[in-house]
Amino acid sequence: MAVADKKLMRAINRFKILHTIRAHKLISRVDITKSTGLSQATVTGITASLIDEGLLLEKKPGESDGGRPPILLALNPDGAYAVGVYLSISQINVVIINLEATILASYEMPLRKQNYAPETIADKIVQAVQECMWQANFSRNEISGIGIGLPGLVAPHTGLIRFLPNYQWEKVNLHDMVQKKIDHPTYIENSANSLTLAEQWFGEGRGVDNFIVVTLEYGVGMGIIINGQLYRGHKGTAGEFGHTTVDPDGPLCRCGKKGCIEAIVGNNAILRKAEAAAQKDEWKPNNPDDITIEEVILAARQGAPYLRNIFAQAGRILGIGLSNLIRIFNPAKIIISGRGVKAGDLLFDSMYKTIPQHISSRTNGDTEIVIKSWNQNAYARGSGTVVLQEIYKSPANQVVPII
Amino acid sequence: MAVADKKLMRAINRFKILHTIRAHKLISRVDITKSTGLSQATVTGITASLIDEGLLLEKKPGESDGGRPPILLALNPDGAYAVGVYLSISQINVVIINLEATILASYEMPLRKQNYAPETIADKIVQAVQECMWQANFSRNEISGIGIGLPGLVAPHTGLIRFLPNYQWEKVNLHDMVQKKIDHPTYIENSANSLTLAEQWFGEGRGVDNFIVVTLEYGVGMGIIINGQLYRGHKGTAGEFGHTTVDPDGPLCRCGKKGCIEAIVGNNAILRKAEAAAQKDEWKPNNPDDITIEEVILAARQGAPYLRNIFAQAGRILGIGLSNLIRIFNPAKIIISGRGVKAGDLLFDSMYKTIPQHISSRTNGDTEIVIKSWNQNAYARGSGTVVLQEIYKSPANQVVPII
DNA sequence: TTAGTTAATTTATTGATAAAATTAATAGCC
DNA sequence: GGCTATTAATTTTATCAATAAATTAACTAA
Repeated sequence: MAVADKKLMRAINRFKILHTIRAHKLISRVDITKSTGLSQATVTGITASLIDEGLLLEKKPGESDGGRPPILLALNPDGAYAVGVYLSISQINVVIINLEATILASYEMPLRKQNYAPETIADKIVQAVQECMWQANFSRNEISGIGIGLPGLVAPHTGLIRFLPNYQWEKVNLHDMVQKKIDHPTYIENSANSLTLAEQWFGEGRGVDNFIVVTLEYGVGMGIIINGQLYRGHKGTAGEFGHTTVDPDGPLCRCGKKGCIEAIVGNNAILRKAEAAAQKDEWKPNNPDDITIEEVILAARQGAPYLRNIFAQAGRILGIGLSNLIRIFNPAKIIISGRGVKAGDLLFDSMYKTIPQHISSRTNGDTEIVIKSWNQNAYARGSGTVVLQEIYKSPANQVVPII
Repeated sequence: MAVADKKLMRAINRFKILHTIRAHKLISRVDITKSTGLSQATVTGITASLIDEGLLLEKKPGESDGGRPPILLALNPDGAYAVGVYLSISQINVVIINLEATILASYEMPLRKQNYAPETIADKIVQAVQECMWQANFSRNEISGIGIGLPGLVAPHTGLIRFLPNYQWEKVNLHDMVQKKIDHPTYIENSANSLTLAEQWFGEGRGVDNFIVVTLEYGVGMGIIINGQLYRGHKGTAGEFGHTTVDPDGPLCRCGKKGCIEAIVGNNAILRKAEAAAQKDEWKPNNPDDITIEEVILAARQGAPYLRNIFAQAGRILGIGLSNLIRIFNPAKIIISGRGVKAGDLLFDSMYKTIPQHISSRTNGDTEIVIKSWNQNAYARGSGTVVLQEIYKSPANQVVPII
């Protein structure tokens, strides 16, 4: 439990100023005082040390209103760099990002789908990071840290992987393995959470205090921002949206129970249904033994009614799930992301139709739903923002007063 | 977010100290320094002003360990008093509580079930408060404020009632009406939220950072504590657990959609099913035109299998709903409260049986479920804690009511 | 050129904490 | 009893980050 002292005051106000500058892109010191409520002296002092740290730049003066023209301040995109890593079942994605989370370089290492040992994966991650940095001509000291994201349960604070379904790992300390090998600050986080942080800092979540990110992948994940903070839950397993039940008599999920959202909406579920449809000659895949979600989407777009129906049904269930989230969280926004958004209207038409039927427009009608276009490197970039966050450092986490 | 200045520092540390003392009941200043991390000087200073304000008492010295014996500190239960009001469809409950939320006096004003106008209710509330204070011999200045709780949507900050189903009120400013009439600091809050605050401060939620309160009434409500803070949502409508869908083909809810938890678990739903059962001669109610939930529970306990099944089914759906909450929030605790807990095993046997089937014990098995015994005045007491909360937060004389 | 205006910095003051020193009150031992 | 060691609480001092007020800087416009 942290006490409130001068350090905390400084951290909070520093954060406020950074936050304000990022929101405005270009802003003068006076306008920061107006926006934050801090005194001019404090703003001068804190911006001075931020400039000193290299995080801030003085840009050209703004327009004079009949007095001394304001000096406009902006973030220095090159004030720091971070490496982001995303570990999926089929590849390791690495990106290098700057302070604004712009991707400067990327590298992809394919993995054969097999049950790798943690040490092997740690080696491969280090190798991939070094390769990416070599190609982009970055040296170790230019990088503030390495963030690793993966679709599994990561314990808060300790960074222990409690469970990683892809490799059936339990209680694996990948963080320590990688940090030891690479000897540089390393962070680890659930990939839905890191994607959520990226949205909060640099995406649709900027300036939004309460929002939710839903990821459509083989499974269905979720990240939660509440009162401006990422919510992880008591033991770090919050956000298992994919395994909430929307229909107790629904299809069997790979988790063993019936009617999970994931069992209907997840790409895995859709692929399996598409496989079954192919066997019934409802459509013709290129290679019946290795159907991809992209291929199914294309076939559905081209008119295969059976496939279209799979997506429509998934969209309906997704809509019910989102309605439940709206009822429970009353979020300002829900951001839908992940590879599954490629399905587009196939999925979202029925989703959009379902939601109003399951919420009360009087009390829940103001949640905005945003569908993000999918990006290959989105997760790796999210992992990188976990590192950037440490630089920006939200002190809000320390202010929570109740023990 | 307010700026961080010395006032905020003081407020945070003051709050921390008060919390520590309440958690320990009796504690010395040194032990407060150990528990909070604050310096001895700071603890001496803050406790001195708390004693000055009348919130703290020096108790008898503790045991010496070979040195100066510690002076044990405790909250002064009589440091402040608050009035709590609960407005339901059939009555107004009023309590007077002390700083430890002990009920010192209570008063109940029955209401005929009819659509009262807001001004009428405001008058009745004032009347009931004054009657209760008269009976218990309390004067106006002894009371820090009046908290009003009601089962409706209350907008944060403004205190406007956005919707109150019982009376079909929309956009009613009951807070201002009462405050004007009574000319004393007044607060208004959703009753599930105020009950949740009471649990956090004085009940099962003490020291728990992430927990949920589920209320079983005619409807099914919910309060959420996340990172130690009450979560209200973007527009204050978070926590509509009762209207989340667990079965898209389930029975019709009074809200107009199918498969809401409330439509199966709510006392209203159970009563209606029991009515139908009575018509089918499955059991014999005392007065078929006015069946109470207590009567149905008794009949089920005495063996009416049809009724038992209604509860068992409700318990199963409740279990699925709670599993979903566990999946989404990973809370340390779920506290079940409200008049509906009177059903006891009838409801909870099947609930307890269902939950493990719908969560993963590996990742979600550590949520503790607590069933509170129901108390007539629990909601009114909760409303009172809303007032106490303001005292704990800021010096007693600076209680800032909702504007 | 100068008055007026707005921006940013400098200086003085305040008030919160921590660190260090001091005082207070006991137990244990001779 | 009187001394020492020990623990608790307070007082004193130092530090630091905030605000407030005054000053300096850099412009516009008359």
